[in-house]
Order: sequence, then structure tokens, then C-alpha cells
Amino acid sequence: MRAMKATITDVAKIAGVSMKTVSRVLNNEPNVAAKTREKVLAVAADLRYSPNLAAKGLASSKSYLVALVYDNPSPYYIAKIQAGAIDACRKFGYHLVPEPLQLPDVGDEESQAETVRHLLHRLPVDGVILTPPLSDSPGVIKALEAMKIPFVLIAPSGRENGFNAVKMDDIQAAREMTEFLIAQGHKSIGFIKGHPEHSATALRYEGFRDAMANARLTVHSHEVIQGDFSFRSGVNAAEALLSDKDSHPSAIFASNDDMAAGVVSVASRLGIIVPDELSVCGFDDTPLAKILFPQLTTVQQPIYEMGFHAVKTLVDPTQKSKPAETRNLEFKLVVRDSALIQSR
Amino acid sequence: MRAMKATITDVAKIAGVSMKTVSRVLNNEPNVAAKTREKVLAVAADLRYSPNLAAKGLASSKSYLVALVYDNPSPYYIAKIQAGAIDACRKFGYHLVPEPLQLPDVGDEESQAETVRHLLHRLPVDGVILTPPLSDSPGVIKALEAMKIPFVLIAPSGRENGFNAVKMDDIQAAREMTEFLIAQGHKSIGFIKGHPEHSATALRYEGFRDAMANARLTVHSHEVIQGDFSFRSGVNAAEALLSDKDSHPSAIFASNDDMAAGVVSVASRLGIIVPDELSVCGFDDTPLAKILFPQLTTVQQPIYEMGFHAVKTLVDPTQKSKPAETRNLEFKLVVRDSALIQSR
DNA sequence: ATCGAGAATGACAGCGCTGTCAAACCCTAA
DNA sequence: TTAGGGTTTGACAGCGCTGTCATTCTCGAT
Repeated sequence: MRAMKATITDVAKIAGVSMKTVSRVLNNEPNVAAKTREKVLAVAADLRYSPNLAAKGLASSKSYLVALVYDNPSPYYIAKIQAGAIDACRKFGYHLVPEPLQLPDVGDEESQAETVRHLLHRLPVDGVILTPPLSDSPGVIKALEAMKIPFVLIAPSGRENGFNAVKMDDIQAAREMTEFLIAQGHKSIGFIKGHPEHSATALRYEGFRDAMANARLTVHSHEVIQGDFSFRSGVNAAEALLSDKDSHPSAIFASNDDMAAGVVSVASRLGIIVPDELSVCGFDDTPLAKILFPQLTTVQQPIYEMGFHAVKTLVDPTQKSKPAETRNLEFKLVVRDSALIQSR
Repeated sequence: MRAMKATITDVAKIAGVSMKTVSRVLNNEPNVAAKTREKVLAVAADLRYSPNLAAKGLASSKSYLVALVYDNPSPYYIAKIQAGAIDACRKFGYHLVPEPLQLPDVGDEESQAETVRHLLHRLPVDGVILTPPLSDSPGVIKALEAMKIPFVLIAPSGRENGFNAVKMDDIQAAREMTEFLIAQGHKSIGFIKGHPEHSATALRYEGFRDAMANARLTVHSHEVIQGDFSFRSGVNAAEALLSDKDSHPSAIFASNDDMAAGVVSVASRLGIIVPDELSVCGFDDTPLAKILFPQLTTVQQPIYEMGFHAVKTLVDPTQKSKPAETRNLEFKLVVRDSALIQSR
């Protein structure tokens, strides 16, 4: 166990083989005798050898870096993606470089593309992960294609598109949540929509309508309120939904947790007991969901897993050169007190 | 504007100078004639030249990478540090690599050190940022010193310690918050302490006691409750503090926002109106503070700035080789409805 | 015993840049 | 005019690794 950084040359010398052979062993290349492999490995371990990324990169013109490009107001979401991505990177000997983007102007495709181009020009990476809403930006995607940098889209809204992507089935999740509510005996269910420009908004609403239609339940238009994913908009929607104290929906399904929190807070102010008099559920399973009283029934997205899979698609050599595919990851219904009727 | 990646050689050839001169210009080294500098810069811009980090790193044995090492349950805090750190990195041509740490066992210095050693062995970085509680781990710090990797501590608890550090004055912040409460006319103020093992806990409490003492107000021991920074512990503390409906403190100062949120929720359940019958304030200015009703009066920490400064200390050449110093950054009292008496 | 195909190994150049050091140049003082 | 000092520039090696291609070895088939 020497003090200083060991190089391949050191290992080669001590193991009595050539540098190239050491390189082969360390990179799991074929055509190395088992015995040689063992010896090299032993010496490397003894020397605590670890490769110099810069040298590797220079020689192989790879960077062993993956960029996580985001422009997302939700630090929570990004943090989870990042956690998954980092774990995957570690598994494959890569490193993650987060690249927040200040998009100059939403809608201006060309300038978005230019921003990305500039970013990746400085730091050449082996792959890029695009989080929503960037995963829906044609400008950014085009720039990436032009630079021939492999990329994976996280939760893009367009259905099949020929790119590598990981997402979850928002429609199905909303459907199952609604079915759960229906199974609990609810017949009149209020729905709060999300921000009109966010792609999940339409999908979640679609799932809700599906389930209602399947159960032959009517969706009353005055019981569907437009929100924008903010707590405030949840409050406003709840006030509309609950204005008539004696006749209001017996359940409210908000398109995200923040809005559901708004509903709970209004209900509490109006003296409507949750869940006895009103079931509430949200979507996303943010930390808020567990902090609230009562705790929120919600949908847990596989955010961590999306990050993990995105990196895996990018760097796993066994996955390499597979055709692009959109992968759906499993969500989970998390049933908590806000929508649980105990007496059943 | 060629299509492919330009190298220094290309620039040198076209500008009619040697590679070394180009290198000098690009790195702002002295002793280059103004005319030469201009010409090189022009050619570089025309070619859209950008240096190959790997090659630079290999030749100069620097990595142009800074690691953000954390083991912090609060994604929000990390995200802000990270944002500041990334912005600073961009300014100086560096990149940030987040390295979450799964500390094997709190308290076991040696294994912590080993974990860090292993981590940085794989990816040699030019500097490390340690966030709390890692910034208080002697094992980790020792490992870094032994590896001769420059590092900056974020919000370490030990006062002056001879290391580079950025922090804020928790004592002063708690003091000012308490003074604000006192100025509002409160004489009986409850306090909820944070997690006993977190360094901020003692400091915030100290600030509170200071201010109370200065105002010649008594701190009743039954009005100081031990919490642990969780919402749940805030609820418990509030229940104790508010048990006697007719005689309870007129204000409660919780050591963080989560616990303050717990207080608000208990008050609302007990029918105690905030802030009319009870002022509540928190600490940290988390997103929660604005979501709650009423919004929380709290202390905004310069988290982003800490991240920014940490990187600056590490990589700014003009700051280099300065003696280690602990830098205090400015906090901000954010007064919102939860502790504002309008009728005054 | 001999041949040859494939497995195992090694020599060597070179990835794009910077550090070192020597060369060339410019100006001022005598 | 020339010497001497600083300024500006360039030649070249080499950072630690991998890709290419040549060489050597191994062993079953003949």
C-alpha cells in the first residue's frame, strides 16, 4: 500500500505484464488468461490503483461524464432524479454533472438550442438526461441530435416518439386512484386540473374521466376545476367545490399534492372533517403529503428509478446500440388517512 | 465556423503562432503582446474553439472538477447549495460533481474517512465542499487533509477552526428574531429546540436566551421544549406548550420551519388563532413557510450564497493561497403573517 | 511431427494540452 | 554603438491511458 497514486505502468511492472494487458483486465476486455487476470487484479488491489479519468478520457475520447440538464422549478423532483442518476453512474464508473439551464425564453426554439449547444460545447459529455419540461423541447432535442450526443428524455409528454425515454403512465395512475375512490363508495368526485401547459395535466384528467366513465358515473362540469399545480389554486378550487356546505362532492382528486394540501386546508377551515366528510387525494407523493394532517393519499412516482434508468440506458454497455425505446416505470398508489374510510 | 471540434493546434496554425502562445492567451497568462492576444482570441472565436477538459486536466494534473459531498436529509438545502456552487463553477470554468455519501455509521470516524477516501480516489477533484453534518466530521476532514485536497466547510458548528468555511451567524439570527418578537410586545415566549445532535440547535437556543436576558425576560423551563427538527416533534411540543388553553405563551419560536408548521397545525386544531392569539415563527425559510396559512415569519439563510462562496474560495485564482478564513454571510429576517400584529 | 487458427500478449504512437527551458526580440543606459 | 535586462515566443517532452497492429503462444487436427 504505497502512498502515492499508482499508475497502470506501476501495476504492469509489478505484475510482470504489459500496460496493455493491465488495461484489458481493468476494462473487462476479453482474451486475457484467467491467471493473468487474477494476478493483475491482485496487484491493482494491493496498490489501490484507480484509473485517471482524464487520461482515460483523453485516450478513448470519452468523458465518463453524464449531464443532467434541467430547468425545473421543483428542487424536490430534480433531487430525486439526481439521486437515481448518481447511483447508476457509480455503478458504471461514470459521474454526473448537473447543468441547470436558464432558458432565455420559453418558446424560442433556436435560442434554447443555442444555450444547450454552448453548454455541451464546454464540457463534452457521453450522454445527456433531459428532465421535463426540457424533454418536450424540440429545439433542445434537435441540438442534441445535431451534436450526436446520446440523450434520454424523462417523462416526455408526446407518446411514442422514437427517442429513448423513461416515463410513467399518468393516465393509468389517475385511473387507478379514481377507481380506488369509487371502490370506497364515492359517487360524486370533484377533480382539480393542473397547469394547462404541463403535459401531465391532460393525462391525469384523462385517467380520471376514464375511470368515471367505466363506472358509469357522471363527471359534472362544475365539479372539475382548473388549477395550476399551486397550493393557492388548490385553495381556490376547493372554495368553489365546497361552497355549498350541505351538498358537495364526497371526494376531491387534486392533480398534485400542493393543490390537495390547499383542499385540506380549506376543508379544515370550513369545519369539514377529512376523510369522514370528504376524501382528498393528491398526486406525486411530495414530502408535504406526509407532513399534512391527515396524511395525503397520493400517487408515488418512480422518480428515483427514472433517473437511474436514464443513466443506465445511456452508459450500460450491455444495453448499448439497442433501438430507442420508451420505458414505462411502475408507479404506486399510496393510501393514507386523507382518503380512507375506516368504517367499512 | 467549421463543423468539427477545433484544437489548439488548429488555432495556432491559423493565427500563425505556436501552440504554447495560444495556450497562454487562453489561460490569461502574462507576457503576451496585445496584438498577438487579440489575433488569437479572434481566431479562437471564429473556430468556436473550446478546450478539451480531459487534455487540460491530464497535462496540468488538475481536473477542473469540484465535488459537493453531502449526507443531508434535506434535499431542499442541498439543492440551494448546489445551485450556488454550480453558478460559481461556471464563472470560473469548473464543473460541479455532487457526491452523496451514505455514511456507514455515524460516529465511526475511521470508516467515514475511508468512504471519503475511496470516493475521491476514483475521481480526483480540485476541491471539495462539505455540507453539514459532514462539515463537523473530524474523520472526513482528516482524510481530506491527508489527501491534500483543498476543501471548504459549509456551516460548521465549531467556531474558528483554522479551516476555510462559510457560515451564517445562527446566534445573531435567533437573537434578532427574538428581539422582533419582544418588540411586538411579547413577554412570554415558548421555544422549541432542534435536534440535539445538530450544531445549529445550541446556537439558535443561545441567541434566544441572549435576547430574552437582554430584555430582562424570564425563560421558563417548561416553555422550552426539546424537538428534533421534525414536523411531528413540533406538534408534540406545541401540544405541551398549548395544553393550558387559557394560559400559554403568546408567541412560540420554533428552531425550524417544519416544527413551526407543527405548531400552526396544532393551534388551528385547538382553535387558537394565529397570529392574533399566538405568534409563531420558524427558521430556514423553507418552501413550506409560504405554503402554510398563515405564512411563516422565519429566517432566510444565505444558502445559495454559501454554495457560491465555497466554490469561489476553492477555485478563484485571485483568492488562492490566502490564509484559511471563516466567512460569515448575511441572513435575513422574513416577516410574514404568522407573527405580525397588525393592530399596533 | 506439423500446420494453422485463434487466443494471449506486447510495442508503440498519440489523444490535446501544459510545463520547462531555451531562443529571439526589444528597449534602455552607457 | 553595444551590453544587459526584461519581454515575447516557440520547441519539445510528456501527463496516463487506449487503439492498432504485430508478435508470440497454445492446442486440436492432420
